[in-house]
Amino acid sequence: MTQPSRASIGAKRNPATETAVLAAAQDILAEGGIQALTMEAVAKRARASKATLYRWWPSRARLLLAVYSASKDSLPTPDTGSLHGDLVAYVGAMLRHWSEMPEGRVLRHLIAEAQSEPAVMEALKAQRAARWHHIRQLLDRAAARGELAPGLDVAACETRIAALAWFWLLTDTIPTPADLPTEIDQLLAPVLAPAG
Amino acid sequence: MTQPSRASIGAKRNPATETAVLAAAQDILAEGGIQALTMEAVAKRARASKATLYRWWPSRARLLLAVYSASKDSLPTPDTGSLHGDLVAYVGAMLRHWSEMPEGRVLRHLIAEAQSEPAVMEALKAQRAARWHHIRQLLDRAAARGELAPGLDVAACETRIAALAWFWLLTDTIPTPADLPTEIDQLLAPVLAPAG
Amino acid sequence: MTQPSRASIGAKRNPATETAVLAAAQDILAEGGIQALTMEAVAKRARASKATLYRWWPSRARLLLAVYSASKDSLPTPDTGSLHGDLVAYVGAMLRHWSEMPEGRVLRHLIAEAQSEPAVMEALKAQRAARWHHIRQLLDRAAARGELAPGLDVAACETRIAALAWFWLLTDTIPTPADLPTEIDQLLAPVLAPAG
Amino acid sequence: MTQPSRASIGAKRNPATETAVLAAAQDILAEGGIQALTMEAVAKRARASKATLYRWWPSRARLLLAVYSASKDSLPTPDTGSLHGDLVAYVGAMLRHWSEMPEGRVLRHLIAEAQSEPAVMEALKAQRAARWHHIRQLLDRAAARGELAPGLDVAACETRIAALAWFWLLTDTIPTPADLPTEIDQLLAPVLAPAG
DNA sequence: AACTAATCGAGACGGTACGTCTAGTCTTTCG
DNA sequence: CGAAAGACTAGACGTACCGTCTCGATTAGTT
Repeated sequence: MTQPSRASIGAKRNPATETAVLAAAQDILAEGGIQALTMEAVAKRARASKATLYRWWPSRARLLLAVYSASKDSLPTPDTGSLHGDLVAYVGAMLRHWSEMPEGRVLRHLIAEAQSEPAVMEALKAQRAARWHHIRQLLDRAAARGELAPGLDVAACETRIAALAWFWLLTDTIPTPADLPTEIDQLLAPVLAPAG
Repeated sequence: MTQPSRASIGAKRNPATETAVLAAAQDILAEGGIQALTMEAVAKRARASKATLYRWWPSRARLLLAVYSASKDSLPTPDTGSLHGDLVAYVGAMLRHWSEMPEGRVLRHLIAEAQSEPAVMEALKAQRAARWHHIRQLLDRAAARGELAPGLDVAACETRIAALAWFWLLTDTIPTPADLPTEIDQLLAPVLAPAG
Repeated sequence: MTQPSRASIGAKRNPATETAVLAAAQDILAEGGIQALTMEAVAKRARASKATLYRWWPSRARLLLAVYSASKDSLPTPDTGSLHGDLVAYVGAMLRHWSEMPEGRVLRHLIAEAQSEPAVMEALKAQRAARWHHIRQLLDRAAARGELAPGLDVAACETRIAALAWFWLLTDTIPTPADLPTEIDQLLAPVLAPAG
Repeated sequence: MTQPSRASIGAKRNPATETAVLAAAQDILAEGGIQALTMEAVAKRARASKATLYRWWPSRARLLLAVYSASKDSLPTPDTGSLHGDLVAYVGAMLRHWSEMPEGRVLRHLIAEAQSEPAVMEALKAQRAARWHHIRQLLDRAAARGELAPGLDVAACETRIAALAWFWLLTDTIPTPADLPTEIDQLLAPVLAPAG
């Protein structure tokens, strides 16, 4: 057989199709960036039909989301003994991931497309919850060590870190690995002078 | 003449055209949202030709940016006597602006389109610099009052606030006016326990 | 069971399927016209699978043909005593059939689709032979009565009548019952002046 | 210039576009037959955009019609001295045209598509009126010669001839040039025996 | 009683064309 | 000479059918 045809396997979803489509999408992303990732191009590359694409990923945004979700994030959460060190390690790995892989661009577009598609917004939120969970672990470890200020709202603190990372991503101002420790320093530093 | 035709005024730019185009764009935004704002629609509504549009705003993103920039920001910077009070007032006004006007949506899309168009990214940065300047004023006033922790990096602190606001905007989690004081509280609270 | 599923009845054709398919096709024709009659729609309506459809009616045209053939033609061939009267009665009944039932539209499309599918062309010819046979009977009766011109080619004459009927059908100029006698008159009238 | 781009020539229809589209359509017809003539293929071949195609030819049928109309019919109407001879010459030329050029197939499909599109039906009728006009001339000449039967309805007679030609076309039974004189003979022969 | 063979409903699949939409470019004509 | 008008290329969009396929269930004959 000259063409490795991937026909129907009966009245049920062919997992090979999903694999092929996501792989094609990732390849296109890596080669031509996000604006090259059209449904048409993915279909062609994956040797899938547009009908199949739209059956399982009803919009471009949903496909983008699937691609983003499929990107495994094996980010480390090493125990360096201090919150500062842990954050430098973890956030640094994440920023590197965003900078060097297409995932950063995808995320940025997902954020935009989430506006028009509530489903994407929802999915993005779920994604975020799963992914930022690691930060909570770092904070919990710091609390166990007695590093945290008494009465600190851990959730708000988590948001503070996430927000900064997003801001860096979205404004194209991701700090270099060398600068990151200073940035984390500033993030953890108190704003107000101690009362009294 | 039944139609107030806006012909050429000679060999120079007609300022009425710019006004008409921006007004048309804003109307369309208000009526049909961001995806209704096509170059074609704006040209038609403004009774301008597409050529004229493209002469002055070379891409859709640039037009969006112009619309966003044209939105007057008469945000107040009242002196409430404390950084906390000032931030609640100022950030609250900004969030209300984002929530209730089309500007919020426009900004979100601009962020996305800035990726593909460096010019937009640049312009967005300039915009940000001009707008967030007010926060710097609040921080400076607080410093004069002796509120701030010694050695605080004011720029980093400003970023911290801006980042949080963007995050709220982009994740559709803008806090209600009632919740805002608590959020600002958390933002200003120290993370780490005082070294002792 | 709420749905009276029409499963296989073993290693032979299930006659209920044919019935259901043809009924569904006729219903769709009546409701949505000829362009609504897609294989997909018929399969869905008949609760038959597309595979089953294609097994027995290998193309849309063949299905159309089956629908057309299934329409009983109980056209009368009364003996009115003259060829003119017989033709008015018979052709009139046929034209009424074409005008008032979906069959007229089906036939028109069959004619078109016959071009691409020789099988349909063939089947249509057979159909025609069977159906126009009645005209031959009328002509034979007329011959027995001595009505016909000596040396007349009956087959050519039959074609002449059929051609005119098709032409009326295809150009949407089917004469009204009131006009038909005149038309038949014209059809039978000699073109050339008698020689000599 | 490597690409002979055919841009707009201002706010009016570019005749080069129409030419290119019709030429492309004719080429496709000649090469791949009628089912190869898709709007997509024509657009691609003519280097025209689909938008332009649909602007001027709102449907495939309209495009087909334009192609058919564009085919000049320089059919001769020689004066052979008898109606029979004239018809053999004229109808023979027309049948040859239908047999040897793609026009025959196009006409067959136009007839079919005219059913769904009244506009095409109308246009086809106009086309027919213009084209069959020649037959009227032949009949008029015959009348002047005193060939025709007194009281003959010339319009009905014309229809009779046209109907037969269409029938031959549509049933794939176009007579050979050798057989045509006999067929015309039959067409002109009286059906009924002379009264008396 | 097990096995074979064919039928059936279901629906996924690769394709292809549809008709619509938007972006951005271009030329003519008018004032 | 600028502006309006609008035709033009390019190509993505999402939809609809096409005709083929595999699955799993079903049942009539055969062994």
